[in-house]
Amino acid sequence: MSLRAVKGMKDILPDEISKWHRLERAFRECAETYGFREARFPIVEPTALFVRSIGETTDIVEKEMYTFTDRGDKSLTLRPEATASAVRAYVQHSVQGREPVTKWYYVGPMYRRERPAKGRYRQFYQAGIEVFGDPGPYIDAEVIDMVVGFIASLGIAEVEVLINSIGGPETRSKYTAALLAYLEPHQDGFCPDCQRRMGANPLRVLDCKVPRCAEIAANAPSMLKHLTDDDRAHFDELQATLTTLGTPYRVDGSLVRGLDYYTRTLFEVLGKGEGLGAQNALLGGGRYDEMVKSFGGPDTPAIGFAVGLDRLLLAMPEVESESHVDVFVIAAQPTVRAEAALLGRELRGTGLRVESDLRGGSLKSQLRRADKMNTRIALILGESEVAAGAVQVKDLREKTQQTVFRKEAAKRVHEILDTPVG
RNA sequence: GUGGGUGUAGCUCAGUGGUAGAGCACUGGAUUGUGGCUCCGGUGGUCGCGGGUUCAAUUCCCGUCACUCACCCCA
Repeated sequence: MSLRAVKGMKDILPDEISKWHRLERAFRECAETYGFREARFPIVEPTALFVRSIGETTDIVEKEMYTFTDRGDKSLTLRPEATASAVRAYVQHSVQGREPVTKWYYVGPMYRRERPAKGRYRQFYQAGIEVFGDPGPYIDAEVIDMVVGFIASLGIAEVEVLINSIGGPETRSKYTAALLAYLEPHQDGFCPDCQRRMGANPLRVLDCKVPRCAEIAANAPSMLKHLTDDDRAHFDELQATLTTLGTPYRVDGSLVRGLDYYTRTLFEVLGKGEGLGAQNALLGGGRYDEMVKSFGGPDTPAIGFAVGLDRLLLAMPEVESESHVDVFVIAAQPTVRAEAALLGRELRGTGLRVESDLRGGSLKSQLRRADKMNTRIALILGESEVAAGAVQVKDLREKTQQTVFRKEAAKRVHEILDTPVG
């Protein structure tokens, strides 16, 4: 087979789709319970949108984006995440003029050209929320509490919530200076990446997994000790609120995200169950109070997160899937296939999901198909039934069968299924 | 980008230097128009691709591609 799906991009076939539906429905319901409304953004955006928001020196921008030039010589990029688009849309449509606080959610595919692994694909799916106009910290806690509740509602029990604060611009510049002062004497011991990061974004050195770098980073001055009074108060109040809400969390002073736009609150949820492989970060998020302003909008605080749906799916427990068909209509002889099609249409009109096999096979094979589909009811229509204006209603689970008038068939089926006649 | 593992039927996998097998799935029958269980039969494979060694390669060797896991990165 020479034509295959692009590396790292997968087809989702019907056998898997019910799990996706369940996951997406649960997310929408949860978000809407908290007053969020769905927004949809383009998958393709100007490249500059991501370069400016995510950061020029991040891995995403440096080596993972699907960037191409369109026929008008514009540089476009398949979105690697959705927050930048949300901010762009918020500013572009002057949403701040309509309401003081804006709560949006989104669901959709994102694109990053990484080496595929379990739970990491080049086209992957994220669901996320963004809140504009509330400086926190109470909304921060509520958002974290909401997403933890969402994950729990999926039956994913073992998770760990990490939080941190990297402060605002003032904290950041003071801390960066202190960090550089500490790091510079060790510079020669760093991996090449970190040597580069020191100039571009020293915070990310703290996040390096190379043993030697991690060792040096472990003794670096603590960011949390450098928070300004305001940043400190914000972080303390966040923790107090989480405690009030009963959301378990752990402060991890080394938690740093791979996107440059974050300020103050940062959080991440790790899954611990089997099946996730090494990609155990289920969700990540934080506050980005400077981004709206930097895109030319009003000075607007914001917070959001994105959950990786592919990973949630891996962590979700299996549930038995129900049949996608209520009734299987069977033509006992090939001569009554047109009548069977008509009967099927009558039933669908009452809201039933109806399948049939109109190829003209044996009654036995059609019943076998009904059974394979785990269908509750089979309606059997043969020449004698058509002549009598009747139909056989067979309950495949209870193994009972009765003859009813054809015009009573739909009603009888709904009685057995205990569903309202639509 | 770096390393490891695996490529044989639609799926999960066995196997052999003499061009292939099981289970499941699909399908027909046992039961003129009645499913699930059982029994019997059938369809289905250039053994990933290219090259080398050999009388002979699905098997051994090399290369390549794909998939996968890990590092890394992150959701």
